[in-house]
Amino acid sequence: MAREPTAVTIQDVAAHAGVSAMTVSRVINQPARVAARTRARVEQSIRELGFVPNALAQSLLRGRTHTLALLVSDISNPFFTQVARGVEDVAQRNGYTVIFGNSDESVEKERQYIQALLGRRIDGLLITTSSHSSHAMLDLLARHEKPFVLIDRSIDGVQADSVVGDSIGGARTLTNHLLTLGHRRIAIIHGPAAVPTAIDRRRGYEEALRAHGIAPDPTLIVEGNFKRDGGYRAAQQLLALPPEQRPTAVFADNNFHAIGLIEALREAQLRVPEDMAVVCFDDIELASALHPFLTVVAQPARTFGTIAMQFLLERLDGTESPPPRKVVLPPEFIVRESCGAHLAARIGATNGRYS
Amino acid sequence: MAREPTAVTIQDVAAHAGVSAMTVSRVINQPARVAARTRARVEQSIRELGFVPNALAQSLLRGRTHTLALLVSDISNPFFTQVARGVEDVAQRNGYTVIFGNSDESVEKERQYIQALLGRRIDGLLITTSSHSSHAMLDLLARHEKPFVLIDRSIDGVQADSVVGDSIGGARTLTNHLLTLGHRRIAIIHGPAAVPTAIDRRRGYEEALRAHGIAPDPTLIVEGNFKRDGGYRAAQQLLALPPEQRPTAVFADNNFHAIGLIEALREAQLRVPEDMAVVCFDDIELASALHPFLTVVAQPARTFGTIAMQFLLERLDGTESPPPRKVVLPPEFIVRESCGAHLAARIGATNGRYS
DNA sequence: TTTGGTAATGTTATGCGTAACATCACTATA
DNA sequence: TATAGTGATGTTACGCATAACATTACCAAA
Repeated sequence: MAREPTAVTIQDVAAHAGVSAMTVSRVINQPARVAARTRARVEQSIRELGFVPNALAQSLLRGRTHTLALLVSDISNPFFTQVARGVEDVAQRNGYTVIFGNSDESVEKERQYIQALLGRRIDGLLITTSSHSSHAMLDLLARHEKPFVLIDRSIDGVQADSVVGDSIGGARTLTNHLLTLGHRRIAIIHGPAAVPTAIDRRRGYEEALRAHGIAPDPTLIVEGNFKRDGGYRAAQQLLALPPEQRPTAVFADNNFHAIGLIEALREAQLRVPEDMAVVCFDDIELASALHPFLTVVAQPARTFGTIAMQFLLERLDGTESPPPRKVVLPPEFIVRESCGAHLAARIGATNGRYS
Repeated sequence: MAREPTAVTIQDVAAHAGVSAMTVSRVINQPARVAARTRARVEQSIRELGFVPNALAQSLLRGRTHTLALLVSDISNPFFTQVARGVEDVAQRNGYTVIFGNSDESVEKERQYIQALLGRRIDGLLITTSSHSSHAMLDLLARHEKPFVLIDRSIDGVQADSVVGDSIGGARTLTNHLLTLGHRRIAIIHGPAAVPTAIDRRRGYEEALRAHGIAPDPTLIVEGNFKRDGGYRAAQQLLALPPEQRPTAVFADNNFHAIGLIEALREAQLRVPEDMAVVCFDDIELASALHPFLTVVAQPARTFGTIAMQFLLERLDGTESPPPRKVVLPPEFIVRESCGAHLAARIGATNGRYS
């Protein structure tokens, strides 16, 4: 056999303590069923040899690995970081180990990961699907009877628990806010059309406009990629419009888009909110702690993670399998400076600039 | 046996394709050694049944799990988030899966994690030790012949590769900068005395002061916990000093401390940098992108992760085991607003306020 | 003293895939 | 034609821990 790191096995402990492997196993798993003095001896041997039971062998036998996975598009996005933190927390408390993976919004990477994870016989999965087309993958999971929970992005027709935010509502809130401040030419930088949250946020934006009797203007609707560079390029596109067609406010549909947007505005020497109002979906907590600036709808990211983990644990532990549950967590609307509300309040809500 | 999710095994595939299990195994691992038409038939069966080889069994046999772990104090700290990103990237490209864990700066949690990871027979570990006392744990790893790499915090006398930043140098740079701007009463909020980086940053701070003929003042040296609340409380402690004893500048030895500090200053209605200059170790990239404000020494966090992973892979792949390597990555000094340099420049470097 | 019961411990088989060895069919060589 | 060689495939044993069953020792009840 091609083994190299000759680890200490239960047999070694058994030999050392002068008992059978089974007795050692009992000491570990059902101590009460071993005579006190034998148990003491075995425990001594375990300590001396530094024996750690091989979870691979246990898992092979029991069909449970106590390992889960969290697959997100980008762990360095603070939203997902917080989700991860929540997930890890609950997992750790329940004796589960979590494998993390980045899909980079690529269906292919996602597929590879799931394949690898199935091989490792994870007990379940938490996933932020990269797009509609993840449907096939989720079927694969279902086929292998692996419970999974959708986080942030749910997909119609998929039989699984999901924890999402109210993207439509949040987008409507932000857009309404801008409308209330008098803006009429409001742009949106939205994520890839294949991503449910991007679609919903755009929908909320359009709904709010229409409710105010404004027809959405295609030139003000720009697609990004949920990353900084996408927000930056989208912003440049908006700034390249002839002055009279330019927006007076922009709604960035995620945090990275907002950052790219702000960077582009700064380069163009435009002031926020004086020259351009900005609102954003998702708070950047640390940035806001340092400098409360962006007006946002903030999502309870960590809670996304903890609730999703709870759901998953219930599926794993419970013998029953209730129908799929869907939790929609409402975002918190936080008015800060970037929308210009404080200026508007100071100079009157309906001054010329906004009319 | 207590198995529930009856997964498809190699035997099932073998039966389906009318060959032995061994042949299926060959199709997967050494396709060239199987006749083309047999191979085609087996591949067909694999696809039809959705067979995914059980990595647990493979690992049990080969003694390699192709699983690594990254143990940090807090994955929601953007520094570690970036490290994680770098680690995951390299791991993914090399066919490794990464388990992430938070130790919360607790030696006990760290111990528990390592125990669990050893049980899972991870091939190696990347770790940001929570303190000196992690020594025993690292011995445990060594005893189990698991290679590990220390990230961000190295410990004297431990035989392992490490990737760290130049904490002393970075701290010296920041402190010198404040001194050059004319500050004489400079405070430091440093991390737990058990953490190497905290010690080094304090050392660099004190060295810089002494080099300018200033004796470190104990009342200006406050210990935090590397978290926001620690920075906040430390700041309050500094602000509670009688006016003439108060610092005119504060050096926060990590990003979270800086945030807590700024929050406390804002609550006290003190302006930064006019009323209090602030510099900080570690950049908060997203915050700075949004609003370039904090003067910092920024560390190439992601590179920490990629280099550490490279080291680990070399230990895993290579038959040779070179002596421990230590990489010290220099931080980048970025002057922005919080130190007041732009004001000093405008009103002259040695005006009354700073003298 | 015999018998049934229980506590303590051991033996065997199993999970799943593969290394090592074995077998079989067929071809090239002498 | 006999033999060695090669390719294709099968059989057995093993990694490690444990469920299920077996055995042993000992005690209480009859």
